[in-house]
Amino acid sequence: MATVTPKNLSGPFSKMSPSTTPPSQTTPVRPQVGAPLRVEPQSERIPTIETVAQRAGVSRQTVSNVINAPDRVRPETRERVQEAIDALRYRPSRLGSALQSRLTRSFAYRCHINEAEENLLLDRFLHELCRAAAHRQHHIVLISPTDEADEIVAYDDLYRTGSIDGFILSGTYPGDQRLDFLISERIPFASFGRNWDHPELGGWVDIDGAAGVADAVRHFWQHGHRRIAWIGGSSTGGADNDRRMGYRSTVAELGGEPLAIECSETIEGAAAAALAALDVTNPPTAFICATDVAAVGCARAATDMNLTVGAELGIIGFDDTRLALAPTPQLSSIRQPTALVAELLIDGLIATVSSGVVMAPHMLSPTVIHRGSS
Amino acid sequence: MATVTPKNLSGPFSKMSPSTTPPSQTTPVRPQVGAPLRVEPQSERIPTIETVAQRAGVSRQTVSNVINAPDRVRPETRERVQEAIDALRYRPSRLGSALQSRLTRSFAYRCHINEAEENLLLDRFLHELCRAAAHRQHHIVLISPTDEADEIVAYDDLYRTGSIDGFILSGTYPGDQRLDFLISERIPFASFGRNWDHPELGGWVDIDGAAGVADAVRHFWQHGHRRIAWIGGSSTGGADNDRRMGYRSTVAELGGEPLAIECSETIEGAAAAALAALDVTNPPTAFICATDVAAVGCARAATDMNLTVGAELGIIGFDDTRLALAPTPQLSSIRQPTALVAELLIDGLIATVSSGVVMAPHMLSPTVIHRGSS
DNA sequence: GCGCTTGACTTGAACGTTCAAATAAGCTAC
DNA sequence: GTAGCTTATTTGAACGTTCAAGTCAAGCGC
Repeated sequence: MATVTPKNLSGPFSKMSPSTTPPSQTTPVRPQVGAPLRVEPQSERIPTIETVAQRAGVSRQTVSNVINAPDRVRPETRERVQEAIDALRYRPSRLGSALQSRLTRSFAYRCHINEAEENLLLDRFLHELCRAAAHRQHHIVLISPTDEADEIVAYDDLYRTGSIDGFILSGTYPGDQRLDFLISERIPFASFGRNWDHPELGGWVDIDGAAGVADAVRHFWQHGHRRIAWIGGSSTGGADNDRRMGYRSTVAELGGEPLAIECSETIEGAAAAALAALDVTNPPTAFICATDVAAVGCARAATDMNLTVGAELGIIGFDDTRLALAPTPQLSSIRQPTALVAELLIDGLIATVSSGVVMAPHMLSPTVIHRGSS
Repeated sequence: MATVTPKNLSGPFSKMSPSTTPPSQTTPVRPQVGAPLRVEPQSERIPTIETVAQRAGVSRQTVSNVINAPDRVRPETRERVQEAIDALRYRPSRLGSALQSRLTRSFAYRCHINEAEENLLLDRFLHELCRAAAHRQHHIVLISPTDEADEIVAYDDLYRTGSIDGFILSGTYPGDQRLDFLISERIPFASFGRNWDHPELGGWVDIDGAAGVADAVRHFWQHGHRRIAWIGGSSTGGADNDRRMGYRSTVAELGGEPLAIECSETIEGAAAAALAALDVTNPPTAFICATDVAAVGCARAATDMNLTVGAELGIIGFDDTRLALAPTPQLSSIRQPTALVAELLIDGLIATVSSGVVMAPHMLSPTVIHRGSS
């Protein structure tokens, strides 16, 4: 794209449309004189397939063929049409083709942002979801429901108004009503997070958290740690529980004694819980944490106890967010392949929409990223 | 919405559609027998206005009138049509009305997520943008371009394909090509962040960062602080500079001596810079920080120097993100009214799309939220 | 009782696209 | 030379909606 320069920046400017905020809230902006800045309506500016057809002296269908099935068009005609397309900078209307094909080529995703501290992972996932969708000519439409009932209402609305082709979910849990709803209504979906109640139904990609934690436990064990603690939230279902179970069973398998510490979902909460756990006669020598938030809390507790992170106290976090990079030394963490998850989900959902078959389940293995703390 | 129960969860299940990931990456999921879970095509399930019309024994236009102009329809007919709408759970197709009105009722927004640590604020903004849009029956479509040129290409593409009605921007800066492009192409937009080069053109809502910082400086000054330092990034344009200038001019106005410290955009970077600044004969007694990230760094430095945050060292951050709540005591911070910004932008952009007039500029005042650190 | 208005509803057309069917011209075969 | 086939292109219809124009009957004034 060539560098663009504004064409409408010269000349006098004027009073803008009236402000809707109370003046007490706003600081005045330099007043203007002249006409307000305007935009042009799309209709006068965006060429349609008919515009292109007339310019190239062919019918609309031939233009359509040049775009969608070039081999059906004679090379010289094709070239002439292509010139018209380029000259007019024509792009087919998404609305027109969506109406015709009954496919919007967009998916809805619930924005989990800003709900809890741990969602740095879902922020990354959202980013990668957009990239994966864009790569396949699809768009992501966001919804921000207030609660689960509202979310299901929003799903119903989006689907029945034909606004989207299907849904991407994340953060599923046992008893998740959203999956029940989408399955019973036979609406296309794909989920980051297994269907805990009916994993065999597919439609999901998930990370084998238990396996990742097991790797972390074995790593510490091989390096001589015999008192390896778990620290994380107290939830009894879903991903948290899966990770904790991976910890418990692996420690038991190796002949160690499991110690699972509960803490709140904040750095401070984890730090306090870790401090208490360390302030005993036979304290743990390594922590495996349900999230990076908890891991940073453990690192802070270690500093408070004058323990050297890495040498004296092992720490491995979960999710490998940028939080893990904040302390010195940087913390080891169990990384989820979110980019791969996003791609699998988008591909799977596209296939579901076109074939009607819900995607096969995929269980991916996370990777322990070793840094200074392990 | 009533509680939903799955209808298709019983009976045998089968092999799913073939996996696309290498088997080495995936852990096998319990094998299935029977038919794979399917979805139904929309076309067989979603009623159209014609379906409703036939059921109610009226024409499509009457159904349309019941929805869009009920006063044009006789009450008894209206009721009969409404019953059919309810019975079929009819919702008008967004595609149909969009094609007719040439309005998609959706806006595109660039997802800034996961690009730098400070974007907790933009995460919050995104959330509030979605809410504000949904409240006005609009949707937010996300894009994740790789760089600015790519972003402009994406804008052009979205607009020319008629996928959206306009753009919401954030994080503008002097020389921002995106604004130049949108203005020169006369494409509807509204920006969180002023048009630094031509503020009088409008189309933006921004926070008066300089005024917020000035309030913070005066607060410290009134509480006896005479050595008030600034700490933040080194950029020479845009919001960072605006805030720093607010600091400099207010300190000078009060007769103090400005001390602006540069640091990188990480907690560690800020902590190191603050430590160095404190480790001199006449150290600052208060820090005003360009971001909460920097403020948390300052708090860490204070702890390292055995200074009590609040009593011995004042700290005020910026953005009032959840980061400010992590340290003990919790940090004061300058809060931006992001929910109001989101509402003003959505309302302004809707007005721009319908009237063709770019929205008036709005400069909003931030608020210093005082907590234990000031 | 005739024309005029009003109210309630229906029909035609259009938005921009693509599928399906139709047309037209060139070519082959006998 | 014409029937049959192929290739290149055009036309008609449909997707679901709403605007604009049309119909049709009832009510009103004189």
